[in-house]
Amino acid sequence: MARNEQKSKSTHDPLINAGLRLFGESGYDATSTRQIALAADANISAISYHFGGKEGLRLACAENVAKTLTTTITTFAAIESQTPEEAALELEHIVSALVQMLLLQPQAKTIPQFMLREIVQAEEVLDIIFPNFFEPIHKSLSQLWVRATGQDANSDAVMLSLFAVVGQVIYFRVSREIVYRRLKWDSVGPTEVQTVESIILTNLRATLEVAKKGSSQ
Amino acid sequence: MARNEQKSKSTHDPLINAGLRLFGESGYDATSTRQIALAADANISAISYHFGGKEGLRLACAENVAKTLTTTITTFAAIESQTPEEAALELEHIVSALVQMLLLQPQAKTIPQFMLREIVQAEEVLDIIFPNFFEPIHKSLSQLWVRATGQDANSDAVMLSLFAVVGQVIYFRVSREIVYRRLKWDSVGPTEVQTVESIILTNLRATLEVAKKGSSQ
DNA sequence: GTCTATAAACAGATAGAC
DNA sequence: GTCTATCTGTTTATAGAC
Repeated sequence: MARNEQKSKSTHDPLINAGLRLFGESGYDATSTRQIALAADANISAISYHFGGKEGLRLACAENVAKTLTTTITTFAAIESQTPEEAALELEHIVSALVQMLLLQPQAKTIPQFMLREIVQAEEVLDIIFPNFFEPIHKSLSQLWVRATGQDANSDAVMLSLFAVVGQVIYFRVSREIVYRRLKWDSVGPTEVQTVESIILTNLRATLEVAKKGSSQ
Repeated sequence: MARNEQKSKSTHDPLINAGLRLFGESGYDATSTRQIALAADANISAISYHFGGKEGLRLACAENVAKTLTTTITTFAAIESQTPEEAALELEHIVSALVQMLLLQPQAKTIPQFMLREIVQAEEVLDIIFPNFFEPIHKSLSQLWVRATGQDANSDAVMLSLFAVVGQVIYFRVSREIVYRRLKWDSVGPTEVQTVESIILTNLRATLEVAKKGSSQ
């Protein structure tokens, strides 16, 4: 008579997980509520019951992403105590982790996939994810960048340079079909990802160097 | 009795133009054939008649894009005759042109918008656009890059570096909502685009420098 | 909270007149 | 080549039994 033996667990969470996965794989418009209900082993009407409709499920997915990611942010702490060299190294580590997360095991990472779809779509979901994730992440990274280069904090140049670095990573994920065709890579494993990572890290170091010189002149 | 006075011009081209615009604005799945027919001032059944269906229209749009872009490629000619300095300068010009095209007048540029959607979607359309556009463009740019840096032609490093540069530009377009929120830019005019362009060109120069040193060691 | 049944609107496609 | 009319299937949403 344990509580977890009861047959009818709420379908709330399974629906969010299925929505996250299917919206990410095929896009919001190409995914039907029937597919989601089937994948979540739930009834179609459960979507309306729990979330008020398909759009409600989308927003619930976004809130789930924001909540999940907020717990990750604590990683970027104690930035003030670092030397410029440490800050540069930490930037490299973060970029490296981003590359590994986005390019390796592309099928398993539902949250990045969902986020990338919504970034391109650029609608209400950004209002949920932006203040809870992008803004704090960008602020932390900006502090690291400032620490590493000596540039003015919160200047447009710092933020844009940061976006340029992140953009390279995002692009290799979003346009991976094109990249892999051009390079004639059949499959993408750790070796290929390592090659991409080293290019991006080289660019990061080069950009940091230029930024340092620029701020010390 | 001039020929262009006849009431019934073919709806073939208007349908492609409407498809290009609407697929680009809202995505393929979110656009209905009725919307397209309305926008093209044509009958719904004209889509089946001319293209065999909605998917046929999508491919016809892709072929139209490929055809339009092929004429642009002639710009990149006579690369072999350039000095390294000229090659680097030409790369800067091309990147600059790409920034201007993608970031300025975002609502008017239907072809880039359609292409960006299809890049993310990554299906059969790429088979049409890739060999006719991306591959020749990338080959020409690779030659410029090799000329500018002295790196090995057709090495993975050259192609990936190139993708990294292009990726920054694409990212600023695809994720412009996020970038502009972070920078608190209300609208994006020539001044803002100029700022983005200078960051990207600075990165390009820094990357070229590093690549040059790497190949001469 | 979950189910069945069904409503109401919409999708893409097509037959056939002109 | 374009039109009207309609078919067939699917979509999201909901009413109501349990």
